Amino acid sequence: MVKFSKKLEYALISLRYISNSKDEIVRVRDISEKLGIPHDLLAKILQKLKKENILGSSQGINGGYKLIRKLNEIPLSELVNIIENGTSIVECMHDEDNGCLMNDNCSIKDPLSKIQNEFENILKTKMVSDFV
Amino acid sequence: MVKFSKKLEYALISLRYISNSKDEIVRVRDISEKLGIPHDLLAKILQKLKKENILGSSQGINGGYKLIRKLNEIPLSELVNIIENGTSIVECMHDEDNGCLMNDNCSIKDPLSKIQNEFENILKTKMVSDFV
DNA sequence: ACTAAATCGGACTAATATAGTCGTATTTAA
DNA sequence: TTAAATACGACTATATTAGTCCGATTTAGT
Repeated sequence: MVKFSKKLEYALISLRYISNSKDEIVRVRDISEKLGIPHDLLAKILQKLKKENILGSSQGINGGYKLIRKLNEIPLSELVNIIENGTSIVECMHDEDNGCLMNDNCSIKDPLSKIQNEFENILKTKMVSDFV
Repeated sequence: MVKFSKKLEYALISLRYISNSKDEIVRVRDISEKLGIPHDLLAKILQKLKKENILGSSQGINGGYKLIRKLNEIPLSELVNIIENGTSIVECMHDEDNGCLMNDNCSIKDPLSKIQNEFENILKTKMVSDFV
């Protein structure tokens, strides 16, 4: 099946939430409760976004997250790459041929990689701000 | 993760194989051995393709499968719909809102459905024959 | 009529990926 | 010192995908 993960949806609506809380620091707990997302799961998602410099964080009792990049400058493809692991539609395209029986006479690889490219282009043209 | 299933790959290269054996009836066993696909798994895939009138079959000891539709008239989207269950990228788009907490104020649904459409259009324009 | 070998079809198991939880360390304002 | 927040890794649970097994039916050949 071809679909996005829950985590990506969580990331999107969380970024939206944070973006709406202009400049104020937002706690995981706030988002979790308001949007009904499991706290610990969300925490890890936001930590990833922090690591990739989409969010900034402050620790300690009054800590939380805030946006440090503009949502209209973050392509969806970037978010997908952060949250999921790459955007590749077929196995043989993201890691070194782990035992593809075909190799040279694999006729489907080329056209599939074309689809891959077109798909990635879609993701590149959409900005996270489109989802706010 | 966003990716196609092994079954879809199997279906594609099998259709290619059958297409190359012009008019001759092909047994599951042939394809299975030549392409290294598990026999029983492949059998079920071909049965599905038969049910959807992409392949024709004859039973009995000399039985097997043959193409009954032209590969250049079968869009990839059709194959995806047959093999996987639908093409939808996000949950809430293929079955009735099974408890989406957002509903009316879900801002991400619209833009995601746009991506969904663009993605489907890609799949519609690719024909299975492109993979042969 | 019997047999071998094929499709048919459903139930079952195994492997993998996704979703979610838990525990513990560290930070920091009051 | 404490309460409440992030940080982080290990763990469990659930869902999806991949693959297996078994028995039924069909059919050509002997």
